[in-house]
Amino acid sequence: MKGSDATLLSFQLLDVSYEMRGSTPVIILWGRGADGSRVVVFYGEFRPYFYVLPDGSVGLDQLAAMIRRLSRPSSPILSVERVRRRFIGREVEALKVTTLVPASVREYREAVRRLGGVRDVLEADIPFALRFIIDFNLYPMRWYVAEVREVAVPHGYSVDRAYTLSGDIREDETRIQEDPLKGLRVMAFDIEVYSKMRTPDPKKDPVIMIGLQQAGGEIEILEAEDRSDKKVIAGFVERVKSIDPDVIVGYNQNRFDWPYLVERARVLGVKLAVGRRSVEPQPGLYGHYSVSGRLNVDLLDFAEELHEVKVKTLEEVADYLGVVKIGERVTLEWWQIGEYWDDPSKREILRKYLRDDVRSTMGLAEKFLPFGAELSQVSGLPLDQVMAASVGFRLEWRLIREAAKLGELVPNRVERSEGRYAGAIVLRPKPGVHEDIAVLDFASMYPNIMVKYNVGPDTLVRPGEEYGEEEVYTAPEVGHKFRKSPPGFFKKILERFLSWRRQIRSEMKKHPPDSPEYKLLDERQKAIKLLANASYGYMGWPHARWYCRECAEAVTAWGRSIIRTAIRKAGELGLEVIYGDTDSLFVKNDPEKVERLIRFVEEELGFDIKVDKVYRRVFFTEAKKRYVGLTVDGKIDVVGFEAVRGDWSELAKETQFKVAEIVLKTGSVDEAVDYVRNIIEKLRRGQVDMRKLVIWKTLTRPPSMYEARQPHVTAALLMERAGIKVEPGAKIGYVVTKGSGPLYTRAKPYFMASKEEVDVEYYVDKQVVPAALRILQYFGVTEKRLKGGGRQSTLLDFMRRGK
DNA sequence: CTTTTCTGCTTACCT
DNA sequence: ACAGGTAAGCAGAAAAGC
Repeated sequence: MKGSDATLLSFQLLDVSYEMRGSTPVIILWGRGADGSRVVVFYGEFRPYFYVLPDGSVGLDQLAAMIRRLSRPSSPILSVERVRRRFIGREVEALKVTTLVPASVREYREAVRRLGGVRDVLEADIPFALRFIIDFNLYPMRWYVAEVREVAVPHGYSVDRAYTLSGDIREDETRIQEDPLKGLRVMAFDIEVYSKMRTPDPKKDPVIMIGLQQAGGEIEILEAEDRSDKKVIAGFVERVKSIDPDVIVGYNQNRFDWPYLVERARVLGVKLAVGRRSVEPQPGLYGHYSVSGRLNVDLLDFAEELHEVKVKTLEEVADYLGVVKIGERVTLEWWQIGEYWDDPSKREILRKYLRDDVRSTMGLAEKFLPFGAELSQVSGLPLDQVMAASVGFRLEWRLIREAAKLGELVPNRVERSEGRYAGAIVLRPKPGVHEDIAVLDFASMYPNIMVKYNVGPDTLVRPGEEYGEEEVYTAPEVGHKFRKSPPGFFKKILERFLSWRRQIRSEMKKHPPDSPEYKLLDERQKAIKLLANASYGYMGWPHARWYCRECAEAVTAWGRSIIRTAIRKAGELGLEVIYGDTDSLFVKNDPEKVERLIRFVEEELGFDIKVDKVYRRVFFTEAKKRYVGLTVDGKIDVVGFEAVRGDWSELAKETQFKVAEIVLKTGSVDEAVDYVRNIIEKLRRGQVDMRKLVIWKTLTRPPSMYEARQPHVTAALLMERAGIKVEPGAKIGYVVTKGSGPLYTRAKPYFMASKEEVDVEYYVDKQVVPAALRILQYFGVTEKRLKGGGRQSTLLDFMRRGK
């Protein structure tokens, strides 16, 4: 191979992994060249390492010698250096131990821990490939310019060009504003598996159809011949190879499609070589499947954050986002697939169904990927992992990067069982209908508290440390103290986040809101906000590396004190406070007084507060965290009530929403009562679609692990008995059937019950009536009146009566 | 012995 | 596997009523 001359390569970093060449690890940077080529950049000089924190009982050099003696030929210890670092803000001297084989780090960690004189072993659990991009300060999805030498593309790699890194690698600053997804090849796919009323088994149930689509291209369908699916899977592998996508999107493929395909391919003896290296997809971090050289993104991970959609099927999510409306597509349930396959007259419908699923998946990708790409380059996790990882881990990976830059050692994850601590204040609402109410909100209250009072594990004054009152901030109630200077780990990071976000938001103003530039910046600022807002909860998370209970406790204490002060001031101004929760205040919308309150909070307390929305009317019962508001633009906000809960039947939810809407918009209680009575009548006449009677509840553990008997657990057990796998996290949809005895004996999975079996009276008494009454009760409506006869009154009458 | 009240378990929501 | 605060239903136990 020629080309030993060093050249500059401009490429976008997509993913990172490593391979062993003999006993030497080689980092693989997967990327896209500026010319559209797909490239790999190898780097064989990077070595795994970890730190050893001494406890002081043994001299550092002596400890180093002891560690060197642990060296084994399979992965020799290459060096043990004395280094100066910081650990939770304190200067420390530590040993940096470097070895050869990444997989050996774990064993060395255990061996070193057993030595005398060792306080702890640190950073031994950072995956090697991530370690590399952290140390080289590389962020996925960003563009870099690297000094490289071209090499032959090694056997088994399907990329256009391969290089080795021979010098510097630095961010290409000319491309910071560029859309990271522009020019990337995205492929959506979905599989259909033969099944009839039971969970398919990859050992025998074939993959009958695979649908796939390259962004901008046609939807293709590969079909089995009768029940023989070997060609389908082989054909799929071929199509993936020829499309050569950078991003593969699916819906729930990490939990279903990939494991099924992997197992099925094994059974059939097909090589599932869909990656850019000849290895099959493998389970990776955070339950995600890793496809070498491609970003395998499960869009369900994004959907998990759409809290408005309760049952997160592809159909529901696509419908909610307006990608593919349910009414405009074929809908089938998973257990019908087999039937639609077997019946030649129905097979075309099955094809159409698969097309609609692939179309929906691609549509969701367009909605979700821009945010994912930004979150990836803010958190530093590759796109395929960042959405699979939970909020805590996304922030933590960014913290680890900041620590590396600051010379801070990363604390270990340790098992803790900590007691609870006090959180925020929730005011008792004033029940009833209130007119013209302004909702005031503190902007990012907790992150701002952390910045203002320099809260963090490294600035926390620990027992035995003495500081003057002037040198520290003291949290109210709990008394925890934090050094005013120097600025702590969290303060530095949060300030950077906050100023970065401010800068992006001012940049956004230069672009029209519907421009691609604006949208890109908006996704970026959302990603930054997400991480900033997670910082408080992170500190209170016992699994966090930078766990700090006192810090979290202090933040909520300051929060309580700030909102109490604001409430007191509102009182002094003669502003009636109707309700408040954590960082919000509902007050009478008296613009002049509201303005004075805002100025007080900004000037005297040093926090940002703004009018988030104004309600023309808002209704409270005695309950906290529940209200219904009518906004100035005529929208109904239901908060907390049954209407927004996923574990009530659609019928009850719809009824309650309507009741709230009628009462707030027209003030006519009678009209609302009539509405409810009408619903009950329809229900009793059997005119309500059974799907509206399904109650969905999440199974949080295996059915046998429950202490208390419950309807959804009964339903789950019935499913298991029928050969349908149910796993923790699954939403169980059930209906209540006729009969006597406790409810849990009468629950059935909705697809195993007939309409005739449904206990209509349960839905009247325990769903529709209670949901409606939750609101109407306040206006004197009784259960009897909803179910039988009664008298009339209006909201106006009621309000007059109240005065 | 029956009815009412209390408590624990459970889920899902709000900020 | 970010936090605490809160509402609410159901099952079953405990307490109260008879």
